[in-house]
Amino acid sequence: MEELRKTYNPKEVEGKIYKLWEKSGFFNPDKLPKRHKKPFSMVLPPPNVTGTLHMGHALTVTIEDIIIRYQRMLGRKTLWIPGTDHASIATETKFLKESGVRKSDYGEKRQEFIDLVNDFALKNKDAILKQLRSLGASLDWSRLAFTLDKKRINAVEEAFIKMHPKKGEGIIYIGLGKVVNWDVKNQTAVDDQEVEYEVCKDKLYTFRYSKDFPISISTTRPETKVGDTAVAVNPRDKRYRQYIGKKYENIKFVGVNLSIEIIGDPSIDMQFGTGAVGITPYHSKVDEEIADRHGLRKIQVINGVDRMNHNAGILEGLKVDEAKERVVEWLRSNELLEKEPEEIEHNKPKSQRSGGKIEYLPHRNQFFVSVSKPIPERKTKTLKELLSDAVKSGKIKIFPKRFEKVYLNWVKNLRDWSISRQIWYGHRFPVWYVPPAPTGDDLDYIVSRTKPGQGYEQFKDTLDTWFSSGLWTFSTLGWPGKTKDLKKYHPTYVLETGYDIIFFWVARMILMSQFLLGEIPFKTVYLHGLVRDEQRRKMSKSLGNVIDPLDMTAKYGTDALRFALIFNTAPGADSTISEEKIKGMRNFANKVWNATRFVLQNTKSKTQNPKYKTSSKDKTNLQKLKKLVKEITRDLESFRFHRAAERLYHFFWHYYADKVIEDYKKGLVSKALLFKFHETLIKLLHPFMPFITEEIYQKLPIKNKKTCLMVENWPK
RNA sequence: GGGCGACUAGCUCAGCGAUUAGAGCGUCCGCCUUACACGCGGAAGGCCUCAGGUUUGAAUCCUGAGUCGCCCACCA
Repeated sequence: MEELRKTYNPKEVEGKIYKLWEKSGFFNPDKLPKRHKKPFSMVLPPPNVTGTLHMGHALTVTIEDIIIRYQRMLGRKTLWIPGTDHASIATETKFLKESGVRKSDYGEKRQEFIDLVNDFALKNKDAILKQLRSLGASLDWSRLAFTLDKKRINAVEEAFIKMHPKKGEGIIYIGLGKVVNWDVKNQTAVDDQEVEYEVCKDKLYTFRYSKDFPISISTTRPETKVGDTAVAVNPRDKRYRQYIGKKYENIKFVGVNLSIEIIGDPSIDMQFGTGAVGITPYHSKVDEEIADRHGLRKIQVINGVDRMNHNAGILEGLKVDEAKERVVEWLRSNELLEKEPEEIEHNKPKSQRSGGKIEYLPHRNQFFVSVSKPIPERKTKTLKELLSDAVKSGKIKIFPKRFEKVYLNWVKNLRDWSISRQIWYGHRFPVWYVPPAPTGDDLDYIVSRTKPGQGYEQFKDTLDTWFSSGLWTFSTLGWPGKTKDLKKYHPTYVLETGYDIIFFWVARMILMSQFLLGEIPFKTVYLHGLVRDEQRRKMSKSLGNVIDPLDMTAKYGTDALRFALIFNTAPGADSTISEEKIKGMRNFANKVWNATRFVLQNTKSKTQNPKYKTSSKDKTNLQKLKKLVKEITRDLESFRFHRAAERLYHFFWHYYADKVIEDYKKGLVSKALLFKFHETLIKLLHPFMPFITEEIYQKLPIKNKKTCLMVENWPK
């Protein structure tokens, strides 16, 4: 037998071992040995093709690979599906930023532009797939998927049509003039979830529209006031009660004729400002809701390119910021300002993706998924109800449990999902119209996979990227086809992902699966936290504190990185990673390696004829080992991966190495026991440190050895 | 405004009802003891944020306070 080197060298092991696994075919459940019967399935959260993998991905892969390897060893028919996400808006934004390409140069050459983004995406995709392999992920590559490949495009179209068979039907509708969050920088609408709020100091202006207007109002956005159609007060407010119902016509405000109705609405806070709010229905979501409640007129005064439009009178053509100054000047010179502007803290909306300004404005042909329309095929329940039922009923369990509350609270406040994006890279709508472009009030369109006839053009917009990821658990299994995979592996068993995408992704998968299949997409959701640096900061390029997982695996080995990631990492809690921690785990890997050397050196010579009698210590040692197996198994069953890892680390080093091996040297324990310990520990460690344990397994003289440790029986 | 989490060794964190409270990294002393210096032996270091309560027993459960952080809603 060859001598093991003194220190473990992951470089000469990992590539070789991964090939061995791939060659075995055991990543694919169809090729697993007979004993693997009961299916166990999971999808990998498809990484965005915006770049390469970071520590967060590495943690995801580590946890999921631990789960799948454990289940495989238990004897389940394990399927873990790999894939990547086209991430339409994120990828397009990133591409524009990195390439310097200007979209405006491609006005009529949409396909050319898409090809460029595609190239960019493909390059990243290849890198990602390589990285996944190098992290040791035992994914079934034969089922590799991409959210924008042919099969998934088919699934998306099918889903859309099921949700919206034709104009006026289903749960998708076009929001004619519904206010959207408009990302001025990216020139697209985005969903509520993609809007972030930044606290900043702003000026609150208090004024009247005109000298004879009875009520003064406060606002941080005076320029929008040319679009006001009402002033709302609280009906209980004694100061204003007598005005409710009155109408003031022909108010001259910055050269615009305003017509303002005084309305009473209980949502108005009497304490804030003057207790009266100027209602701007087309440039505020809250105002829009109030306007709908009271049947108010709506006037758009700001356009999509950050300028005032033709309804803004003398402000027309001005940039929004300029218009603001102009209005303030006008108010001053007309002595309408009640007092000097106050500095207040204000939450300013901005786009999570582009970092640019969000302007609320009406959009003519924006598609929405209604979350509150009763669905006949689902016992007239609404999506909202389906979403909350899935978790409330206990069909889906979220772990850690506290996230169930977070989820349910979110569902409670959920508004319709805005799914149209004015982005080019992504899924097209199976929706057609006859040009000129649909800007009319009554838009005519046809829902169809293919061109419905002469003169039709397809909708220019693309779908929110989460629309396709929402289908992931079943689109990867062949849906809408009635495939064997779908029957066997859906619902999936565990959905493991970061808590930061519980709404974006987890909720959307539940939504899609409930609507389209009438079943849950997974039984358990396991959420992990953010991976931070040693000082608990988020890793970011601008901070320069990014630790690249591949650098670390190259330096210390994949097993060391994986162990460091899971060590001391509680479920749902943010964790930290540092080079020092990884180094420590590299040392552990080396400890495992050298214990193996010791065992091999002591077994190779006279293994045939072991004369070791069971010693007094053997019995207690065996009990200890048995207890450990029980604990590790329990930890894994209850998703306490960190505890299992910590236990294993401690047991291996401070019990097995420090006590058992030392006792063996003194002749206090038998060789059989030593070997039993080693074999068992290697198996228990395998899900966590797959490479080194597999390498060791291949070298150990074990009876009835299998092709690889990966399919060995989990110790009992 | 609503909700959630954290506060444990110098640092980062496990532990969440019961024997002298743990790990990684760091610190100090001594060792190349033929598996391992990516190591071995030893040591220092903790009123487990504070105040009440429940309990035979609390870092662990309950109540309250303080500090920090996160999420959701968005306030004109």
